[in-house]
Amino acid sequence: MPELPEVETVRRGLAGLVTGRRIEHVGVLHPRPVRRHLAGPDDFAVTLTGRTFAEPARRGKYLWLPFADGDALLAHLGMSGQFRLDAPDAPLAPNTRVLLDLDDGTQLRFVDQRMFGGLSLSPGGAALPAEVAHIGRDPFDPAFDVAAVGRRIRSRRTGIKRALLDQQVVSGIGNIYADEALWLARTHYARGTWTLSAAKAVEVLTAATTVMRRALAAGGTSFDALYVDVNGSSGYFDRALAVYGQEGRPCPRCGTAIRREPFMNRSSYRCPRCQRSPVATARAA
DNA sequence: ACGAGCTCCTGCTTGC
DNA sequence: TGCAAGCAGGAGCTCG
Repeated sequence: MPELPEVETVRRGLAGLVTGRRIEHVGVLHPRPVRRHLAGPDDFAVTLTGRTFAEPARRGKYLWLPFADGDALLAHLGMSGQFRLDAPDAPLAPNTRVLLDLDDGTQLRFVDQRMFGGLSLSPGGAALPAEVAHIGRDPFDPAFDVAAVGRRIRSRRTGIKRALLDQQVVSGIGNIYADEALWLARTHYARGTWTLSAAKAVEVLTAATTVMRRALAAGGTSFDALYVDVNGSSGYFDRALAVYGQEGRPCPRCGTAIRREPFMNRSSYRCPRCQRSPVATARAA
């Protein structure tokens, strides 16, 4: 599942491959991934053709490929989105949704099994697409203010994991890195945000930054074929996960068996010893 | 305004 | 064996 480190890995891959390239032809194989382009798939194809890519940018899990004319191709990988660069005559991977033929004879392909992600044209979005402006800065942003975000978290009446997953508070963190960060900071997912000290709030955010920086260095996390970089390679960070997906395995810190618990209709993984149930728990968290 | 829950999607895994 | 339910979950949306 692509979170910030995976999206940044993809961005870096695209930067070296599409920057300066002109789109010669666009093929939309499935309408859903371009659903946010309200004028429809045909218009999407026509309006992109002839444009030239500048260097790809990212905030949180959003990725966009600016055009030299000031617009941008906005992309979100959702749960299973991938960008692949292939020869036009290479066999299509399953679930290939959009094809962009580039002027150097390569073909940029958007592949997405579950189609939670998608592509759209963002008018004037080269610097920061309007569709992205509502989310908070991510921890890799030079202007990220950890103390200010910590204050905002403490002002809430919710559980810490919900706050970490709220992209308007801090972007880029998904279920995997939320669990890893909370383990690193020895904090239970349901701990009430208002009960955190200023230092603890910063500690949790710093932990999230740390685990994502490590994951980025490893080329991202992958459990299966759903996340790959532009060359089709998986990352290696799954070998370094302390708790996520590790139910029954020993906590790397104390050896206690990791527990999986239902949370937000999904799963949370924690060490029952390092991350004790909080005295103050957010209601329904 | 804020917090919480629902929904969209496909394909692999699990259970009867 | 076959079918259905369970599970994976980002983010826009609705509702209280």
